[in-house]
Amino acid sequence: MHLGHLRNIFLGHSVSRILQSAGHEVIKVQVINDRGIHICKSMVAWQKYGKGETPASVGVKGDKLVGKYYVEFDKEFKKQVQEQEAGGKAKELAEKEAPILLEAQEMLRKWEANDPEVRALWSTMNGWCYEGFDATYARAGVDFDKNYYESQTYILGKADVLGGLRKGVFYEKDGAVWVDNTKEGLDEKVLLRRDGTSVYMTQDIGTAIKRFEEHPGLSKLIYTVGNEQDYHFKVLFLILKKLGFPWASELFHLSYGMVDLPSGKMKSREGTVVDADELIEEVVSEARRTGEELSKLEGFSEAEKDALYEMIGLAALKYFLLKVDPKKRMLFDPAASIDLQGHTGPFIQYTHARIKSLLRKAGELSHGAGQLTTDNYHLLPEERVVLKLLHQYPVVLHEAATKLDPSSLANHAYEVVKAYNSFYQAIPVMKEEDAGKRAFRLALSAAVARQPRRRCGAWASKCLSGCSSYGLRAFAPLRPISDQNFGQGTILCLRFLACLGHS
RNA sequence: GGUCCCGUAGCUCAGCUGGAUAGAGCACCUGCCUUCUAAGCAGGCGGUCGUUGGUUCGAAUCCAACCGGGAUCGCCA
Repeated sequence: MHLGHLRNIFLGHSVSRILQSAGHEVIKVQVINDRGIHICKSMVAWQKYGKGETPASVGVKGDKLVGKYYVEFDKEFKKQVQEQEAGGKAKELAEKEAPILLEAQEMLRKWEANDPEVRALWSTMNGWCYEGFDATYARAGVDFDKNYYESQTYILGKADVLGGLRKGVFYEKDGAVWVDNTKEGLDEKVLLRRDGTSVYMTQDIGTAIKRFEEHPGLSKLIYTVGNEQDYHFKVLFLILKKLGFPWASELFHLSYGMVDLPSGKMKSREGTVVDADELIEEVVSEARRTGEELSKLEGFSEAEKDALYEMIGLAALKYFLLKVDPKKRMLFDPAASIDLQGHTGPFIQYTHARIKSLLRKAGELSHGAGQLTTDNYHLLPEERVVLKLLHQYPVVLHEAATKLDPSSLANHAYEVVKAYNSFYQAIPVMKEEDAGKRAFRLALSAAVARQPRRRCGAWASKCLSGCSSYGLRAFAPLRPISDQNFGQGTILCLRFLACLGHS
């Protein structure tokens, strides 16, 4: 797994949470691409150079070990191509006829023929991958309700395509089944090969149909897949529409941009990727380093400290990836990704911790018990800014849910917290003599701390209505968080390209 | 070449359903910890919003063309 996958899973998971917050039921599913030539490449390389290595025997995470042999394969492949080219062969031909590639193709044929030995190796190595994934998911705090495996779903869709052929939606040419999308400004596309086998599109047609059969109330199906597949989904959605499925208009491709490195593009094949586990480790270490430097944690056990650093590190990473508009490609800056200051996740956590500490102390002194008197209370500018931002929260949440864009919510959280810090620095809370003001400030603090978790827009709204005589009437009216956009259930689908990923 | 996406401070990004002096963070400079956590706060430096036209009382925001970057156009996934 690499950085690109992290953007994928964090995005998908975040959107699922946002939709839930907005009142939708969400089913999170994942498609694991567990078959195909890329798996076979790893298998071949492992057979040749693996010397029986297992994750346990070398102490390497399963998915990483399999990924290592994917890189090994590519190395050997390139070497062979070079040798053949030196022998006077054309590059194209050399690439087609590299012995190791032929072996992988043979392996794929055997897999499809259910060769017991190949299948056994395949299961074993896939098992390694899944163990590795599970470990990373657990650490990253993401989960799925269901996994789909392409080894099982790739058969789907054939009957649907043939049905479409009978209905005249598709046509036959050279023995293959095609769809003609030229009227819609797209191209013609093969849906079933001449030999009757499926292509990538076929199974996506099948799985989409299957999902709506399995979940009849489904109102939306969201595919979280990188923008290199924009065209694919455009075609897929159009095909399903042509097949006459009324839900075809509810399909949505949550397309996100690639993550680039300062050194250029990441390529799994060449091993030039930022490894997800290593990155997590690094940012957690950074949290530890900084934490120990500041030494604010005396009285914490080692286990508590570890848990804290883990939380901080992951927050840094998640926020780093989620604060950017999903559809934009982003540049990965290694230093900025582990930064804990400024516009970061830990900044927000820090403010949260500050408030909790404040509230704890207030509780001990029972300072929060005062009567909230907002009607005749002149808000200070610092308080007003915070309140105003809190009040916007429902609108921002609604917007994030509608646009399926966590970045707007992430940026809003930052604005709130930033405004709160200004307030906190400038205005005393506990030292305030007036019980009503003190209670208000504590309640304001509590609302800020609550904001990332619950809705506090209503609270802010109530305060503001009490304060309307102080020029706060100009706020935009709240739009209701309605379900009309989504209805009952939403399936969020992340396409995960096995452990090897796409280059 | 067709289609789609992107172009805002040195760097990374907000703002883009049109509205007042274009905002943050990082970096750099100056202040602030005997007072609720300084992972913080206040201030400074820094931008002809890719270019040129158009629509409009008004454009970073809408439209067109162009320039620059990227993706995609397989009986691959």
